[in-house]
Amino acid sequence: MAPSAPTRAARPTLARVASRAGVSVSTASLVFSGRGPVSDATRAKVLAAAAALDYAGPDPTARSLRRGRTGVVGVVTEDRLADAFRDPMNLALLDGIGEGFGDERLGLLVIPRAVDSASELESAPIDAAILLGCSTDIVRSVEALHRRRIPVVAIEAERMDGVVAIDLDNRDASRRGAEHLRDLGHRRVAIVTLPIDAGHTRGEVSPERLRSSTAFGTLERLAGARQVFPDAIAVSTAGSTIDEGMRAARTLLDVPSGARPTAIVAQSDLLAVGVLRVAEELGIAVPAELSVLGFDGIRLEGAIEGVLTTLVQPAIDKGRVAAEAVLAELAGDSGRGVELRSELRVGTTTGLAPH
Amino acid sequence: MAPSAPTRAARPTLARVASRAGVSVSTASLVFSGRGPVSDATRAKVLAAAAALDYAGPDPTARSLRRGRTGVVGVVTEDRLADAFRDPMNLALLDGIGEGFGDERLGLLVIPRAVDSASELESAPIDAAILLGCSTDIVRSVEALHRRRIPVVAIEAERMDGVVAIDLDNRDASRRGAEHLRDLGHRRVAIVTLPIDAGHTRGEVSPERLRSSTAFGTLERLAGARQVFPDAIAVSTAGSTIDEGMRAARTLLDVPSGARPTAIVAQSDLLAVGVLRVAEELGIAVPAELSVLGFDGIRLEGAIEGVLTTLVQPAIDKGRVAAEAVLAELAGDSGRGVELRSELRVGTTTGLAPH
DNA sequence: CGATTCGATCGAATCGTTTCGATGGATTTC
DNA sequence: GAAATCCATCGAAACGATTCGATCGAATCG
Repeated sequence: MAPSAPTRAARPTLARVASRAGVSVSTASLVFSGRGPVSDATRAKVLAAAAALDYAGPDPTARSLRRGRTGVVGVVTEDRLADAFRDPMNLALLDGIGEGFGDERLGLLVIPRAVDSASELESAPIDAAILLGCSTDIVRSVEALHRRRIPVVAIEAERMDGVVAIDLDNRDASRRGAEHLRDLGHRRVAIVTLPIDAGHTRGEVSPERLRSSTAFGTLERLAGARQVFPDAIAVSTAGSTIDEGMRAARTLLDVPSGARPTAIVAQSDLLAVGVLRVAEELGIAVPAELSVLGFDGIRLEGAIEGVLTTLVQPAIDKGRVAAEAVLAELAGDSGRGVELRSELRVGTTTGLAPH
Repeated sequence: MAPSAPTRAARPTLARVASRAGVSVSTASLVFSGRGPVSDATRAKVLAAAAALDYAGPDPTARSLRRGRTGVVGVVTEDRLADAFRDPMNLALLDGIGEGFGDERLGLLVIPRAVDSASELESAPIDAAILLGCSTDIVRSVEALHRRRIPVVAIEAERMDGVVAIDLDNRDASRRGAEHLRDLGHRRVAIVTLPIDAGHTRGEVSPERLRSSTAFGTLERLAGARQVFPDAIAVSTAGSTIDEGMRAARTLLDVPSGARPTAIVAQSDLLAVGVLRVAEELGIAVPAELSVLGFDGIRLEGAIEGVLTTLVQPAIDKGRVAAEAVLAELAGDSGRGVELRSELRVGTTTGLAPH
């Protein structure tokens, strides 16, 4: 009787290659890893045997087990995968990460952080992790990774032990943006925020909600704006998208013109674009009747008329720095984190307050 | 003397957990994998020991080696990572893939297909691969994967042995689009194509270049259009972006109006948007003086005025079907591939030919 | 020419699991 | 009450590589 069918076609192993080449397994290993001296003749023999057996090189899992390294870095995103990549900020970060890794052969394993369950974080074969768009509630993820002794680099997260933080001057930058509006004479200002809780709840941000929030970056930006406009009303959104910006803007702008803010601070450029769209819908002139401020400084070519006034952050640098931090961690140097600076770019969407 | 410092902090192993719990390693394994009967008392003992030692669960690499499965699927993209995710088609595919995997816990490892070197393909720890945006020159990638006995699912690639192809009716759909233009009276038609070679060369597509091309989908779409307009001039681009569409459009439209085509067939919606932008720049009225046809049917809200006439393909379905094919391959059923259908959506960018 | 060095090769241990077949006690069946 | 069944547990053999220290000629040195 034939044995039950081998599911996986018999892959050749290093042992078979070695035996066919008439050398020991260890020598054959040396040929493929290039870590020891091997005579040209032996090398040729081994390679010939490998070719004859159609051997594709050492099995990555076996190699990983032995070496203790997988060559893979996890990129943890908050949303569903495709959504995360719809955010231009995250794409810029990816660009930077690629740049930072240079020719280090590291794969990127994308891991959506499941809000409810444990997710892949607990069992993904990775050497290090970069927390990408994880604004809210990262503590659990970090704990899981720490238990596994996996170094963590977080982009714009609160400072935590054992986490290298790549930060932005969120609070200070927001304050500078708000000051720009104040200098233009604005007094009635409203804020459209990024998500402030893990549930991504929409709606007015009460002091209550503020206290229970865990979204570090969002809170920083909000605090910065409120240093200048302490009483500014804030409305939270479910994410950084044009649609979300529009939803929030409708609640703020579709009101009697006396109650309407003269300026809106949006916590991202996409949100700001949403605000601009609604203003156009409602026939509100920008910047004559309404000023709009963004954050990020992404390319918006064609999406709006004119130039968005916004805080331009060095997104690519952020990614690059994160990648460098990962490399440092893997090399044994524990990084200390970095804070990058944003610049106010004054465009055509902010102007003197009406009256 | 202390032994040379252990680089990697001593991670607890299943063996240590087992010994602390006073059970055998195999029993402890059963507790974590849930594949065998374990009494509640034993389970509790093991979990307690694990907690005490801060054990994070079985090591993924060891598990992969033993089980012969990594739980990771490679997504091979043509461009640099971030570029690949800038293409809305690829994002839609990702959406579909996520959908198709359902609650199967599979990670996605993104692998940019290095044009020159061997790339990670040869050593990435994956169970299967999906060739995503790989329009050109996939043969080498496929060979590398086959040698490793890794099942391959390719989206819109030529049919190859051992590759499950998820295809589109590219040729037929393009023909239908072209017929639409013909029925509107167009005779002078030009085509803006996706890349036709691995080098992503721009410029007029000579019969010469056509012959040496390996870009299956591109060629199919071109062939379909030329079934209706055999002599239509074609200009190739370096990728599916608005910018590339604009570059190509300038060479076609910035000419004396007698030599100008009355319709342009673009092989993607982004390219079509580029064409529309240039038409606007040059003051060419659409559709009165120029008709523009796209391909894909992505959401373009706000990017253009009116509605793009285009061939709408079921992008999410494509991703979902690809994921299902992967699952089938991993389960041992070898899939047979699928061809999906596109629909012509007539918008406001095509109209009667001038005169 | 004997002692030393060096480069190439090899054997064996190891990485941390999973899984197969065996064992032995408790329970059920006739 | 003996035979058959069953459940929980265990020991040992993989999985496929890497790496350390040992070995053994050949080349170098004085």
